[in-house]
Amino acid sequence: MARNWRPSAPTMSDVGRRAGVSAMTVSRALRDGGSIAPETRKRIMKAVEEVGYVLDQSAQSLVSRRTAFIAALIPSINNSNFADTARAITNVLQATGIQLLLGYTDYSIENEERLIEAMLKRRPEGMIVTGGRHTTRARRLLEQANIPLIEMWDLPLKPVEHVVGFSNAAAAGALVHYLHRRGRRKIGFIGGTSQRDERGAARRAGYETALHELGLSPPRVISIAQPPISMRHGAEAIVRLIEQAPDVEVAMCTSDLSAFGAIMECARRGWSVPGRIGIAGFGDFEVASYSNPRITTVGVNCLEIGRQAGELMLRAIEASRKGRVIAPETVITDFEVIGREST
Amino acid sequence: MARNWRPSAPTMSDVGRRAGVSAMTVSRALRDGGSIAPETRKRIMKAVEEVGYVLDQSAQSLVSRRTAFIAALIPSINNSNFADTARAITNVLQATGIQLLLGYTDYSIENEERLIEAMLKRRPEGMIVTGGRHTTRARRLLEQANIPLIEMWDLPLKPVEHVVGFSNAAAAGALVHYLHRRGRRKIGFIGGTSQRDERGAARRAGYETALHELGLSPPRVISIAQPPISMRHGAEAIVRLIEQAPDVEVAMCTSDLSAFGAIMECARRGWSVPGRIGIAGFGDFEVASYSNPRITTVGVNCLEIGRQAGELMLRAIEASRKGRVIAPETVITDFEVIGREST
DNA sequence: CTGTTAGCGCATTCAC
DNA sequence: GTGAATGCGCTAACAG
Repeated sequence: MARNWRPSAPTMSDVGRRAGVSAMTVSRALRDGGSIAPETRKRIMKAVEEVGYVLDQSAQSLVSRRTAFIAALIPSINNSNFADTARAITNVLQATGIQLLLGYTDYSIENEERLIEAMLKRRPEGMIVTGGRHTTRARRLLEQANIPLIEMWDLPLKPVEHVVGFSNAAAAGALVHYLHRRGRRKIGFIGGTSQRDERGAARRAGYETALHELGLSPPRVISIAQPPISMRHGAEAIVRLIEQAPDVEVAMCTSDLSAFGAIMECARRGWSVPGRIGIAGFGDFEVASYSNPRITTVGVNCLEIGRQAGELMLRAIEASRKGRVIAPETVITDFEVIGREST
Repeated sequence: MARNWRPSAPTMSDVGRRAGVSAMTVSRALRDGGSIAPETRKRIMKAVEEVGYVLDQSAQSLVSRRTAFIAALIPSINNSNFADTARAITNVLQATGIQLLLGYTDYSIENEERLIEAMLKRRPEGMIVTGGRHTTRARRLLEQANIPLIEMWDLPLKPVEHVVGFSNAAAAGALVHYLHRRGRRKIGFIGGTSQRDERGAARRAGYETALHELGLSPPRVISIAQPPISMRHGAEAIVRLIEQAPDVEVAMCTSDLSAFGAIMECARRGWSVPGRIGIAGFGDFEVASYSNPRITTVGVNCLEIGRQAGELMLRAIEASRKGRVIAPETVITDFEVIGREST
């Protein structure tokens, strides 16, 4: 018969009692290096198995002052490049015994502030946030926390500490230049108008700057709803763009997802892509290389951002554990225009 | 000039010293309900701001025996239905102050075992895992942990405790029956052969059972590589299927992603879908409703799984905090065949 | 309304 | 090779 109450987890004392030693000896046996009689250790390990003992890391952290985790905040876990970055961070951390505690802000800096505070209560040894826009209070919390901090996926003008990212504006600009080299002159833009989507806004700014540099026709922008950008948004926006600016030769989208939605909508309406209109995306999502036509996009090396952020964080934590601080670093990751069939 | 060392975080004593009270009074002021002179509280709050104090939850948990988080393990965070489920869990937890600590197993039960142990060290108040396949040791850890446990996304034969999910076999079977009603007789299957992908395997089993029930032609199955299932897999597999079984009328895929990859590959090769061959997916991913043609699939209500799991977990934790246990529950979520253009 | 004492589970330090 | 005392930051329980 099942118990109808839950006993609290066994402690080292419980294990020790069963093995006929003190809690201290159990503590030694469970870590490597301690000098323990092989026979004693064996007894202890047996007792550990029997009672199902699992170390209490809260207690351990309290005394060792190492929580062995870092926090990372990303706008969205779903259908986004950020998930890849998070995976890359996890992979770097794997061998070190440091865990990644993930939070998602849903593209809101108010949520971010709440999450930062919640995370800090758990005393992460470091923190990685997305972008450089934070509430005033969030920024203060981050500064006062006195743990290594990385802002990623962007190049903030006034970073809090470390940065791993790239210029979203430059990346979008590079795509404009690519399209220009391929003979396109009337280039539209879909998305990037929300205050909430810092990177989308930066891409649009880069688009406008590049148009200006090249002396091209004035911007034709279709706003779309709040992030996360979805396929639906692209499908709706392309129709509006064609209505409002039928002469546009190619549409740049803030995301491959909206680009894909736009392309499929065109197919449904019998508008050839890139014949009637070219469509480019951003992010090099999987859908961009399997869609038909394949989608011209900007590859942004999400995994590299994660890897670099992870490694930088490890160095910073290593220093921190020795009571030191490493100088703020800015690591710029590369991006690449990937020309494909859709333009 | 920046310090080149990191002072450790301030404690309640630090705040108290600054405000001219004891640590205990700070503790009271920071929680609501405590009877504190308004004047004192104001002084304390000011001191909190000044020193940038943030509560240490490890210490608080140690004494209150509430860590205020639950762990959830999913196979993959990227491009998967599981991320939606995780989001739904988070949403349910939102108001309660309980956080979700997410881990991803990369479809490996060995990774799952490692993660379970790592999570348990942090003393989650509950745990949600995906599926019913675990290593022997993982299962023992879960049982001995004595915290509420939910297995989701499947209906394990021998559940550890609670279950929130649906029968993947029945869902795949329902799709076979749908296709049969629409006059299809030669139905192939792509995927589901990996031991690692429990749910993929269940879907394939359901497919085979349904064929048998309906007295249809023998299974024609194309194996694809390890999960996570991707668009590439579908693109490769559809070519092999057409080569090996040119008479197949419709191909069922374990995932919308592979279905989409297959459809786009067909488009490239000039094979009409559904004219030359019909293609169905599984999961009702966004791509299924924006692809051209739109993809026939099985909608599986990921959000509902998360919502139910979250609510069940909250009830279990509430009981647990009172020292009680609720009886094991099995919540079966619905699925739905969604007929669209691709078949 | 506020302070003191004790102890959560563990590891550091010092005895033996 | 093992154990006892002490304290990490916090709060429950009791005093005043």
